[in-house]
Amino acid sequence: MNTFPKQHKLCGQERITRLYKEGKRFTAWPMRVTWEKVPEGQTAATEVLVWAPKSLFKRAVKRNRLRRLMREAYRLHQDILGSDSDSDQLSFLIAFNYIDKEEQPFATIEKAVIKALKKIAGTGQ
RNA sequence: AAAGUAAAUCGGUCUAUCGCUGCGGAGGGAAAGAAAAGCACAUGUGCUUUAAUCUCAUCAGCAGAGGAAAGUCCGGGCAGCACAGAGCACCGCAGCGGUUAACGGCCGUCAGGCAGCAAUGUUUGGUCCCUGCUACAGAGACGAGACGCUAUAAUGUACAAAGGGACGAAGUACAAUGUACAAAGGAACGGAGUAUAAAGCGGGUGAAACGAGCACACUGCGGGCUGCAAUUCCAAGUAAACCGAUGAUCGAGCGUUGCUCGCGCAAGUCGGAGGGUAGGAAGCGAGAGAAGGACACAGCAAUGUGAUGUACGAAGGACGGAUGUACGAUGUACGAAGGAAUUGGUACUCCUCGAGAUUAAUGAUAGACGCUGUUUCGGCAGUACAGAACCCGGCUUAUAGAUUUACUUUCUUC
RNA sequence: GGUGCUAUCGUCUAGUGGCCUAGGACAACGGCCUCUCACGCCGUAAACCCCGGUUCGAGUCCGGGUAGCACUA
Repeated sequence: MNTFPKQHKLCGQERITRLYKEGKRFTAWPMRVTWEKVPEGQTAATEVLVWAPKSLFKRAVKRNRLRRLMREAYRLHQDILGSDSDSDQLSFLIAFNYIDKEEQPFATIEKAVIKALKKIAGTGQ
């Protein structure tokens, strides 16, 4: 099932700071992706962070919509990283930052998320 | 019918698939200890059950952004800190009356300016006693009347100058006196467009000319400060800071007298206590110090909740010529219970409404409908402004489109 | 989320309601100087964030909007 409960959300000031400081980074237009592999042995779920900057989108309505689109795209295609039933699956911390100045439709964002997840899955293994 | 003005209301709906947050419920699971009950035996242990706690790849169910949630411009609640009372300073408000928990809001109304044919909109409005300000122009800018002219004791400056100690010369300092100017004074005199003792009137300058306007001045009223990232609690942990013990032997640090001893401090070691930050919880929403309505209710009594109520009518009423307008004491009717005041605990009905997240949910995709415009009647285009963050009352700003009521102007028909 | 502040030539800034037709420095442009450049000298152009109000008069005072900055765990 493609769910996205609260446990899969990346929280905590220290962990977010560490991810942006030490994580690997690439661009999948219209987003920038920062990610990090969780060390072996810690059997935590993959956690994801999503945001759109206030400096590019002044109105809260647009920021909310972009955030929801990105989150929905990840929810539909999180199978690429491996299903939950796998016992020896790999876990990641991932952050999606929207960087384009225009509001893109869902299809564009969905394609970009698929491309990014495939890249992470390929590099992680 | 068209155009306009004001007030009020609404501001999308449905289906399919997948998903998020909260709530209580059902079901399953978990480990250790505590409580109650029961059973067994050596009065303590073991076992079982109950409710409670925690949890879930479970199950259906219910609820889930706004009229402005925005700006943070006012006011209040709530929280912490400060605080005897009064005054000063500082800040805010300002026709008049009313309304309110409170307000800079709202309602009614008066006067002036501006826009409009009008309905109407918009904007300004305490006072000048004290302290000050009013550039340029103008005789004069807030206690001021120029200007001309005349006489004069004394004063200052400039120029001229008799004189100016020794035997003499030059003539310095100084200087009677005279002239001019300045400032001061106004006893007498003169003129100004008219008039004339002055005041006043008129012309000119100027936004404003003894008339005033303004605020930094005065008067009245109000204001303690900071804000939910306030504030409170929980578990874990301990810092060069705090407390207690120790600080032995040789040498060694600082202070107490230059030295020694002694005393104190201090390093180190052990123990205790203990924040802040990060994490979690409360505050936080089925509310009653803050939603609306119905008309009854609860209790042992006093009584309490509801009700600071609703309707009628009305003295008064800023203003106004008057009728009378916003509001409205007393009164009448309806209204559960009660009837001076105080007090302990308990109780506080029904209906409607019902977000409570926290790296921050309220969504995504596909289709259908509705509304507006256009149309070749198949379609095509558009469907706004915008997202809760402790909660309320206002204001301001942004808004596609739609509806209702009242009024104004113009036209047409009867 | 809450609180406070700022906006003047291209840049940095000055500016008691009237002497503001808004001053200064650097930069820009034109000329002079030089064999040429620089330095130097002379000159020119260039701004009160936007919309209303108060006042005889507003860059300044008041209200609303826009943009930017800082503080606060």
